[in-house]
This record gives sequence, structure tokens and C-alpha cells, in this order.
Amino acid sequence: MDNLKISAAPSIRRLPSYLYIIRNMQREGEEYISGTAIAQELNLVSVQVRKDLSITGIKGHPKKGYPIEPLIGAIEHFLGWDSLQDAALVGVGNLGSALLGYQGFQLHGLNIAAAFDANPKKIGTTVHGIKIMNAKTMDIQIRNFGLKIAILTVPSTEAQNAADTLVSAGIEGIWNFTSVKPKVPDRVVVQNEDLSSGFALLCIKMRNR
Amino acid sequence: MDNLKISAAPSIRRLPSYLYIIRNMQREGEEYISGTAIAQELNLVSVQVRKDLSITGIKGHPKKGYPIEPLIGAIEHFLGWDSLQDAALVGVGNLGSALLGYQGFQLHGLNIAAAFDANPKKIGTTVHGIKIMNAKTMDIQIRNFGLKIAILTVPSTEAQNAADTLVSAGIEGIWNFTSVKPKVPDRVVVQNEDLSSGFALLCIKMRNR
DNA sequence: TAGATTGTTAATCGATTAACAATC
DNA sequence: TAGATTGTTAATCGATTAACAATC
Repeated sequence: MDNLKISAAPSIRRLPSYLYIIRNMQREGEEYISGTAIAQELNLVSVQVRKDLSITGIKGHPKKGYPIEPLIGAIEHFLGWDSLQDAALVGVGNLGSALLGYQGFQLHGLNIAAAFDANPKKIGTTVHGIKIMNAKTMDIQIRNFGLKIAILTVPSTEAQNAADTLVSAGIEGIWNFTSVKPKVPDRVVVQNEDLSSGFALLCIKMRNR
Repeated sequence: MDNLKISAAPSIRRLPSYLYIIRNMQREGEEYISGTAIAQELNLVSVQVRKDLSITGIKGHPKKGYPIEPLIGAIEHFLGWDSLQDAALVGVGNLGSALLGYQGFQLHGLNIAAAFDANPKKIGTTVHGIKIMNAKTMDIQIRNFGLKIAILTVPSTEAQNAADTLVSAGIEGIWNFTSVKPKVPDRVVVQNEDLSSGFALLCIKMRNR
């Protein structure tokens, strides 16, 4: 018994792209989708898709592929995207505003329930339908809303401060868009979304080509 | 002779975070930084930092660490970030606008020289100091500017169309922020920046904790 | 049926890390 | 000097992929 396969991070990272393709197929009225088809769409090999999908527990049918409806449900359930979770967004700059306006988060089970900024000019205004609150009240608001997830889009210089406040407010997961890797207690999960690492890879691939 | 070590993608992805820390140390007036210090800042082990830095060709000094000035130069040079490269941005929505306004790209050798959108209401306006041009003229403009890199921030439904135009305009690298993995000829490099994959990992890590 | 597909074991590949000599 | 550090080889770990039986 393998009992909570700790991570398989690369497989988990690929699941959202599978989900996107499978939802598109469903919209076209299909009932089954093969691992081969998914692999082709993403330039992967089909055995990798089959292995990845096996972690959701769904079984495919020989010759037909995977049943779309249950497969979507299983991936969503596996990722916890089958019910909406409220989150706080901290730092309503360019990127923070863009994320506030992103319409696709509900497909990922994410609802931005509160947004905070320290700039008096922004506090009280509404951005993409969400009222910006004073960052000084963040601790109490996050507790009141019972929020467990925070999206961190402050300037990098403020990242550690903001993370400290989030932790003391009871946040359990931080989706971090700053360049700083904040220090947090072990019980808090930080997912660093470092855009420059992807750009570095693009640059090297272009040079090596 | 190992002659163009093809990728070592994880190492390359970590270099920008090293660079960020090393620049901060330089700003504080330090002349040397140890692999141990970098590792501590990023929750890595120091042997990994030393191995990663070795691909830049810089040698450290026992007891002192790595000389900051040459190290910064070597990382920047390795990534091609030591001279500014012009890029096109396609799709001036929420995320596209945010990237247009991001002040940090010049630290990554990136200059957004042209931005395109198909919406008549946006064409001709200026966003963060950059004039938005008609997407229909993209092909000719990209050729005129001689652009080789494109940032793709159109709606996912438009991604393949836009990618096709970019390829025919001579673009060699696409930094792709859409959910679609566009099909391009082998000579063109695509770097997919899929935010939902990071969020999926955050969700699983929170549940497994 | 033949052939397209799944599911899974075992082999391979590549990245991380342990171990340790060399340096100052 | 002792100890902090680098650089590098070899071992380990984990992810990908090859091989193949099972299914319809």
C-alpha cells in the first residue's frame, strides 16, 4: 500500500492542461477521449498521459478511451476544484488587478473574495467588481472571511512582511508571484510562480536551437 | 567533451532566483556570496547551488564564495540578459496590460517594443507608454522591427491563429500565457507559462499537508 | 478478426544528493 | 591550525519511456 503518494509534481502540473482539452472535447459533444488524442494535442507520449490519468482513479475502455464526464469529475475532485474556495489577493498593482479580472478562476475552484492594498488612493475603490480593502485590516478580515488561500502580488520588497501577516491571520497556502521566496512555518504551503524562470528557459532554448 | 549540454532545464529555471539574490547582496555592498548563503535563502542545499552555478563557468574561492560582480555578469551573459532584446506583445487584455506595465523586464534583457490588439477601441491608445497597434498589421510590423520574441496574451481561443501569424512574421520564440499549446514548426521555440499548473500543485500540497 | 487502445512492469534516463578531496 | 567553503565523482532517487499482455 503506497498510501498517499507524496507528490508526483510533474504529473499534477500536467493535469490542468489535460482538463482544458477534455472540457473542450465535451463541448464538442464527445463522450470519450483517448490518451493518444490528449498526448497529440500536447506533444506528449500517450503512455505518460495514461500514467498521469491513473492517479485520478478513472479507468479507460480499450478502443474507446476515457469516459469524458467521469474523467472531468475525477480530475476536478482530485485537484479539489469541484467546489469553490475563497481566497484573498494581496497587492492590487498591475498583476494583481489582472488576476482580479481573470474570468477563468472559477474553473479552478478559486474565488477571490477579498483584495487588499496599502495605497490610500486604491483603498475603497472597486477593481473588476471587487472592493479594495485597507491592507492594515488584512489580518482581521482574513479571519472573518475564514480565508485559507492567499494570492501574493505585492512588490517583492513587501513580500516577507505581507507573508508574515498572512501566516498570522491563519492562511494555509500562499500563491506567490513575487521574486522573494518568503520564509514561513512548515505548516504553510508556498507555491512560487516565478515568471522569470520560464523566460530564462525560453532564452536558452532559443540560443541552443 | 560534452559540447552544448542540451538543457538541464531545472538548473536554468533556478538561475533567475539566484541572480535576484546576488543583485540584492551587491546592493548591500558585498563583494562575495557563498553558495551556502544562496541555498539558505531559497531553501535549497548548497551543493545544488554550486552545481547550478558551475554551468556559468564562474569559479568560487574557498572560504569566501563567489565574486559577485563577475558572477552577475556570467549569469546574465549565460541567459543572454546582458543586452536588451526587443519583443512583441500580442493581446492587450488584463494580463497583457499588466506585463506592459511591468518595470522589471529590462533586468531580464527584455524590452517590449510593440503591442498588438484586435479591438478597435484599444488600437491607437497608449497603455503604460506603449502605443497599441492593429493586430491586422502585426505581420508587417514585426518584420519591420525585426522582432524575434513574442509574448502571447490573447484569449485562448485566438492562440493558434495568433501563433500562426507570429510564425509567418519570422518570430523565433513565443512566451505563451494562453491555455492552448500552439502547434508551430520545429524551428520555433514555445515556452508555456501555465499558471493553473502551479495552482494545481498548491492545492495538492495543501491537501497532503 | 485485426487493430486501437488501456494498464502495468521493468528499463532507461536525468536530476539530486552524499561523500570527500582540495583550498585558503 | 581548524573550519568554511568549493568542485567533482559516484550513489541515489524519481520521472519518463519501452515493452508487452489484456481488452474489446
